[in-house]
Amino acid sequence: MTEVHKAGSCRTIKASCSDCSLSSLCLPLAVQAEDLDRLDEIIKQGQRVEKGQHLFRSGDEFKAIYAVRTGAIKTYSITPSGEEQINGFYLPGEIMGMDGINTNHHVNSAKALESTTVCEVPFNRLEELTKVLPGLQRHFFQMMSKEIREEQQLIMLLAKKNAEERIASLLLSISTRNGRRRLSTTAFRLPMTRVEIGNYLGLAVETVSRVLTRFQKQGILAVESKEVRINDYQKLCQIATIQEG
Amino acid sequence: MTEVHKAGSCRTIKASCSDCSLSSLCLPLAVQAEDLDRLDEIIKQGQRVEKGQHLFRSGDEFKAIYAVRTGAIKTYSITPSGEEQINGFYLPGEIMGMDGINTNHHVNSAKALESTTVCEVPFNRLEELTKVLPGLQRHFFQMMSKEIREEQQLIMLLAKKNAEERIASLLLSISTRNGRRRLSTTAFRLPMTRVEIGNYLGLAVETVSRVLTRFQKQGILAVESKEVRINDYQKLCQIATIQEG
DNA sequence: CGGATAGTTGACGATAATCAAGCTATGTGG
DNA sequence: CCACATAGCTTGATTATCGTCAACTATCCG
Repeated sequence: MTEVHKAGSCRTIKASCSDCSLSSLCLPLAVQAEDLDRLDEIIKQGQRVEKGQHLFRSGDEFKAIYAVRTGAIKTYSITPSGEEQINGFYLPGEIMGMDGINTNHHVNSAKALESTTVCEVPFNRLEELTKVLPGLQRHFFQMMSKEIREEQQLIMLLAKKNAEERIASLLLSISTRNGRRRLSTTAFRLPMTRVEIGNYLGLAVETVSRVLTRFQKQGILAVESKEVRINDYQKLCQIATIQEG
Repeated sequence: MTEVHKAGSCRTIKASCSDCSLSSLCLPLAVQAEDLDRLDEIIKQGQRVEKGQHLFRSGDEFKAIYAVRTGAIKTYSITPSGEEQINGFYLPGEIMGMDGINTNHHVNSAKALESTTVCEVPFNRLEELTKVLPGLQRHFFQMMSKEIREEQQLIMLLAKKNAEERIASLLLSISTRNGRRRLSTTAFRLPMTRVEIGNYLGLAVETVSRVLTRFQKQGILAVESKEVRINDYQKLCQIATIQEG
């Protein structure tokens, strides 16, 4: 608690979750301050994953879950016809890698979209800890159920929404998640490519591109390659949810 | 084990999971035979839900998870624009109602597609039991992670597959799940309407109808209202997975 | 500097949605 | 038990959205 690590720097490998700026979003939120040490003991902090590298691959033994510290990760699986299907983007403070509890092997692969650091939490030790720390087991259930609900949002989006609604929804999702980290909700850098956006949203790249320029022409967005500025937040919300109903 | 209940009848309210023909698919599979009694103690068996009635509604307090005994259940949520979005069909032997662990309130609603019986498992008592029965907690994680993976299948289907592939996939899914219950994999009755199929698969009713008749004309299926016979299982698999790649 | 990767834009076509009409079960009340 | 209403399903005609193909530009990186 009274360590000398610099809290601000990304470079220093953190020795304690209590120093981490993301503690209010991450696993620690389920744990009493006095139990944080026990969480610290099992967590391996500050693992680096370079852009384009895998954190794990489909088929790998399931050993740990991961908390993103900096950067961004995509998870994807391969469809029967050999294509990639992205099923999630993970930003700092978000927990990932829970697929594979079922079979003890990861079903998805996880790849860094940019240089990324993660904290690794060995699952069997976490599982033991849940038996001692009452809040943790429930929190863990909650994380999984959150995962399920987020996927249901995506299902809804894919089943019901058109291209404009899908893209508006994704932008707003990223905006909200940035807000949780006290970053700007209106100006940010997309960590993923247009191809990845299209893949995730079930759209062709060309459609993604066209919708973004359309939004730009309408004054809703200002897009400069991966930098996005939301100029008309209201309008974007409108498009994301109702569109024509 | 040596009870006098008639195993075949749907009417009799079962006093024990060990008598249930679905025990090899359901919660009991995680529990040693000698611990089954403890599971029995907390489970409320043979709750009836009539066709069209709700098992729970979005917003209801989350108290229990449910195992379908007979019949079929759909779970759905309401989109921002007020439409229904079906996100799962549950057949006998399948566990449902795990949404809502997160918030303590159900996010989805669950409605019977036909007259249905379910076993109710109070969640707080199940949670206690997981602490005593080692296999159960892991099994529970596994069920949730299975849920996640099934949703990912649906996401893939919605993002990448065309109408024919989607419908072929759904038919094969139902076929497989019937197989698990030792029912015919090639001839069965669909518990849901065409509208519900379309809703689930992100297609208009008309498209569902057209694809089914197309399959029929090609000799892949014989469809008689809700009764389906798969005549060319191979072909259907082909359509479901590759289609053109 | 040059090759590769990422992104944009236009033309065209295909797939599936929408609109409209008719048909077929299912079930209810007379 | 039949008639009628309703919900469920099918089919056709038309339209719109989005995907595909293609060419071109911008950006990144060794």
